[in-house]
Formats: sequence, structure tokens, C-alpha cells
Amino acid sequence: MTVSHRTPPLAADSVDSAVALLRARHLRVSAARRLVLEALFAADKPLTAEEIAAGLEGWLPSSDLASVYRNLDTLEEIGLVRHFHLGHGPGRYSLAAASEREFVTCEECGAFEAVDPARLDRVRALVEQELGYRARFSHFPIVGTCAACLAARTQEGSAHAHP
Amino acid sequence: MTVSHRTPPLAADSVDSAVALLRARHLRVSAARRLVLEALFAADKPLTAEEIAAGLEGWLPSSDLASVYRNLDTLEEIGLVRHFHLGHGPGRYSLAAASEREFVTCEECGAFEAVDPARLDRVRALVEQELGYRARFSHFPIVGTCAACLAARTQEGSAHAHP
DNA sequence: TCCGAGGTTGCGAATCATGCGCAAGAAGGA
DNA sequence: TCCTTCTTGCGCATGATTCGCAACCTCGGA
Repeated sequence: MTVSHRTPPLAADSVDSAVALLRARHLRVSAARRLVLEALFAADKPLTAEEIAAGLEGWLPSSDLASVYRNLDTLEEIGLVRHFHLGHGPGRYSLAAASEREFVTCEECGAFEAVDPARLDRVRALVEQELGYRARFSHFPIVGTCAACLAARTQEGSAHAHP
Repeated sequence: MTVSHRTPPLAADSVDSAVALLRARHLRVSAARRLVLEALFAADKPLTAEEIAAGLEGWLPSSDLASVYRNLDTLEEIGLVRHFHLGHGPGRYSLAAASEREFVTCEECGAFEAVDPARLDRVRALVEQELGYRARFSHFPIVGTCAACLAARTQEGSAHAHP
């Protein structure tokens, strides 16, 4: 699933409840599938397929990368999982939150943040008014420079200030 | 050059003037290099390295893909060329305009538009106020749904309107 | 509890976009 | 024209993701 998602989010609060949702959809609960869910529930940040396959540095048994991708794919299809892209580099996967999330990332330091879509509604309105496009930053984030890097940049500018 | 750019744009209005700029920087003007410039000047839209290497479907001699990448890279380094990314898929390269350009793209139909950064200044200000990030849409565009697809979507909604 | 159908796994190989290494070749100043 | 270096072409390496396919496991039914 290199593409976007359109399925409504399905929130689960534990591996077991996620498993129940799988069963309800007649999807089988295999060891590999369960492992992907366990990794996502254990993580406190969006993970790459690679990280999941590696078992979160030994906290979980490692599994086959291709299967991880396939499982992330089907989990995303039913709405349990979402993924987004941080500039270059691998996609990041996380459990779908009750409310969709959007992202901003800093192209200098690589930091990123999840933000509540409501906080971007005025931005969205302005973009639509100006360009006619309805922006969505949940799959591809807003890319820019974070406050810290912005500050560092002006620091630097005044440090050797001899243009 | 999978990364961004920071060099000030260098505008040229013809292959010859671009070549002059190369010479001024002690860069050699090889056939392959010139071909990349010719492709970019001939094209009316941002090109992929692949398209340039293929000689724009026969309009120009085809050349080596690795060299095309290298040349785009050096041309971008001196500011003659810029590239951006349209969601998934290969990067797109074009001649640098006198003023930087930013992009919006539709994730449904793949359409994209170059816009004058000034038109996004209010958006940028709002994003910075809300998130603290200074957005830049010249390397990674704003992704959303274009007016046409938006219209098609509501059409569709009212067509079989039985929720 | 055993069984069969078919969803899943694991492995390897393929893909796409891009980058690297290196010997042979060309560009341009002396 | 000569020589020094920059570039080219070619093939292979890389990172992220996908595909093919036989072996395997899951789960509903007998």
C-alpha cells in the first residue's frame, strides 16, 4: 500500500480488540499478523515496516519483511492502520487514531509531529480559497522548517554576520 | 540529488545562455550536459530523468540515465534546475524560474500546478502561527484534491444518494 | 476431534528510482 | 597540439516495496 487510504478509521484499544475486529471481518489471525499488531500497540511512534519486521530491536520475535508489508496493507484496508511518508525514506505506519491525524515535518532535522486536523482547518480553507484544492496532510505532510531549526538559522546568521 | 536545494535560482532564457552560465562556472559543456538542457528548454512541463534520457520520445538523441541524473544534479547545484516530488513516482525536474515556485497536486487524478510562492504567503503565515513550522512547498507539494475531482466526488455522491 | 478449503507465510527474485565505481573518452586552457 | 581533469557509459549496488509460488496454518463444518 504505497497509495493513500480512504477507509474510515477503526480504533482499537488493545491487540485483543483489534484481533476481534479482524475476526469480525473473516480475516485470519496468524502469528505474523498478530505480531504486526503487537508492534504497533507497543510503539509510541509511527514505525517503519523494517522496524516491525525486526521485532522492535528484540522486544518481539522478528518476522518476514514481505509479510509485514502485506499485513500492514490489509490492516490499513480495514482502517486499523494508517501510514504516511516523511520526505524521502521509508513509510511510517501507526494504529489509526479515533480521529484522523495530519503531519508536519522539518526538512532540516527530520522531526515530525502529528496534529489534529481541526488545527489545520483554517489553513485548509485558505488553500482551497486560493488554489481550489482541498488539502489533506495525512498521507503527505506539510514540509518545512521547525521552530528550533528556524531559531538556529537566525543564530547562525547573526554569529558570523558579515554578508 | 534526492535532497532539497538551497542555491539561489539562476534563470536562463535559452540553451545558449545556460551554456554561458556553465562556462562562467568552469563547468564543461559536454554533449550529454547540453542534451539535458535542451530537453528542459524544449519541455513545457517538469520532466523525469527517464523522459530526458529517452530524448523526449525521439525528439532528441537518447542518453545515459545515470549521466542524466548526474547532470541534473550539477545543474541543480548551480541553481539552473529545480526538482520536486509528486507523491510517489519519480522526481520531476525543470528549469529554475526567476522566482522560486511551489506546487500543489491532486492525489486523485495526479494533476499538479506550479504556483507563485506569494500566493501561499498567507497559508505559510497561518501554518507558522498554528504549528511553529515555516512551510515550503517547492520540494514537496501540497497534496489534496483538485476542484474537478472535488466536483466529481459530490456529483457521484448525489447520483446514488442513499446513505 | 479430525478435515478440507483457501487465506497466509516465507523465501527469493523482480521492480523502480537513484547512486556509485571505474576505465575510457572528451573539453578546454597552456 | 598536449595534457590535465572533468564527464561519460556501463554495470552493478542500494533502499523501499512488491510479486510468484509452494508449503503451511486457520477456522468453520462434519
